[in-house]
Amino acid sequence: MSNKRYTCHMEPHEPDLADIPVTTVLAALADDVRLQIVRALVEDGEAACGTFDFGVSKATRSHHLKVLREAGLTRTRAAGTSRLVRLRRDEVDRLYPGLLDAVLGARSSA
Amino acid sequence: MSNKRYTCHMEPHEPDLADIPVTTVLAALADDVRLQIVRALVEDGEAACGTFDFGVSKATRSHHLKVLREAGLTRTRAAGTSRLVRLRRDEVDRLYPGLLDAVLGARSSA
DNA sequence: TCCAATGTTCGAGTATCGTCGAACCATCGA
DNA sequence: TCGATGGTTCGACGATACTCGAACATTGGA
Repeated sequence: MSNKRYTCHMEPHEPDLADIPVTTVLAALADDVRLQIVRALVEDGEAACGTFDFGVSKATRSHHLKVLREAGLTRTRAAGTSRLVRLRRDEVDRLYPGLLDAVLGARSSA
Repeated sequence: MSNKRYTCHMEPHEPDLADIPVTTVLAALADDVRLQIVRALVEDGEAACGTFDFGVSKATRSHHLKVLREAGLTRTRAAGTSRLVRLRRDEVDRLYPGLLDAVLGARSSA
């Protein structure tokens, strides 16, 4: 592995979804905050990190966005001082057809 | 809550899937051993607990079956000295259409 | 050049999870 | 009645996960 520090605004690590174990993808979706982020992304298309305010600190929010990104679910690009996040919907749908719809359309409680 | 001990072969707790948070269902599926169990259930229909031998102790196996059951994904019935487990496929498919297909059909690595 | 705004990283605390051996319970057959 | 078989529960352990405040990095504007 590289011993180069992963400094702040480097190109974030965005793996190919096909290289991610299914369990990792499911685990990434198995959290309330992250699910709210995903819902917001479906709704708004692309959004700056700061727009996701779900009652957690910005450190925690950053952590959740990292989990989603490293699970191959989102992509991030820099835009000024912000970073814009968007869902990799097409890739997810191709690899796991129906998954997002099933999860997001869930009319179960909570 | 009841203070009655949940002794061994009582009727197991099998909640209505609609009462389970999505995150709980996803978390239940986000484990390799449990996913193997689900795959085996899809394959074999109904199977005794003991038939799931995925390199874990029987205590661990029992734990995983409990997680699946309490997530509303499986149903268990006693049969002699064994307990037969089966997937609640129809209910899962009705509440999360496409979820199981997407997860099980995953042609991603691992 | 300095400051404010936006995120990320670090370190630490707490909680939850996966795992096991040991002890236990329930059922069936000898 | 006793033992063997099949599962469950308990208690403990180590590993992960979620959370936060604090410190840092990057960008853009005053």
